[in-house]
Amino acid sequence: MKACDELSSSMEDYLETIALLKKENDVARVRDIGSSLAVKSSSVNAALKNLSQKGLVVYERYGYVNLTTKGEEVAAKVQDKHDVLLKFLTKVLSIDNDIASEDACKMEHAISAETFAKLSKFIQFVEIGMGGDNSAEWLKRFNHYLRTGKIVEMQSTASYRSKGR
Amino acid sequence: MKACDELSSSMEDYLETIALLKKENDVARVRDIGSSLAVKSSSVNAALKNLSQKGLVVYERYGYVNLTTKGEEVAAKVQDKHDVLLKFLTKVLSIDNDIASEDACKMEHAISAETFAKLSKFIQFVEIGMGGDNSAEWLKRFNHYLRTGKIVEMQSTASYRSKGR
DNA sequence: TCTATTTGTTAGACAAGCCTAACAACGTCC
DNA sequence: GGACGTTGTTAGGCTTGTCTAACAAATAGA
Repeated sequence: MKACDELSSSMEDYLETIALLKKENDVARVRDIGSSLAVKSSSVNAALKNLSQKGLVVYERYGYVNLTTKGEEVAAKVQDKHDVLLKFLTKVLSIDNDIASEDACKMEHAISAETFAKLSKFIQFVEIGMGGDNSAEWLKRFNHYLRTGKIVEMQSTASYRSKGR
Repeated sequence: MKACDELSSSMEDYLETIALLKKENDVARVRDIGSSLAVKSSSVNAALKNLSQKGLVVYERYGYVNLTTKGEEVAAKVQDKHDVLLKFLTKVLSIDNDIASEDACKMEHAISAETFAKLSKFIQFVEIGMGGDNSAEWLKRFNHYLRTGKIVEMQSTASYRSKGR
């Protein structure tokens, strides 16, 4: 139950990228991992050696890169953190996708399981609220505050404007 | 206007700690910086050399450590990020102070100016809402959702319970 | 099939940030 | 004012994660 691995951000990034490439292209190759992460193939090689020793990837010379079950779990966890952070930044804080993505990439290595769990709940709460009734009225009020700097008591107007997306 | 310094998290931590020690003790000494950050004095020395070269601290052998104006600005920025993240984690997400502090320490190096600004607005929005009227009703609803997993249409009950602090 | 291009591997260097261990300055207390 | 404990400094080493450059394997084209 306890994730006592203490993986570095870099290694988490490698796992995440491998998982992503496998999802997109069915296979992950050294070169593609490198270009995704903007590092040289030799760095990828060193990382794969590291991750193999930790039992997170399966790799043999000149072959494709694969994740072990454990590796997949770690990758999924990182991706989940990324996703929830991205949602929070874009949907709640209304941050542009580019900046939000960048920040999510860095923050995903910094948040605890606890914060991830609570933030997930928060996003669920927001998304449920956006399902039609007025329980996420506050989000609209926040966006109004963001734009104008003024707090208003927007009494649930009947006319919704599905802003953006 | 543009912060093109690209300071490492470690160096940001040093600046933040120096500012904190100065605020608490009026002076910052090598040894105290080291124990605050759980690193050895020799590491502090190396960091001070680095930060001096960058024009962020003023330090002469065997003396006290001081921040330059620029150094103070950077430290303040980091502290501001820390504070707003801590507030978000504790007040909005209801995360325990210990975990929230740890996370804030890591996240403070990961968020952009943009995210800091929006999150600050969000916290303002929440705090204004908590000032007495029911505009932060949603936060109470979220906390209810956190506890019970159920969404309710808590129609602004007159009886507030100022839960914890 | 042979050769050219692409892809992968290895060795060796380097920077950041930490450490230990030995040494130097400081301050204090008889 | 000298000896000692504390604090600061320096040298040198280690780890992580990156790079370049040279080499090796694989693949594709003619």
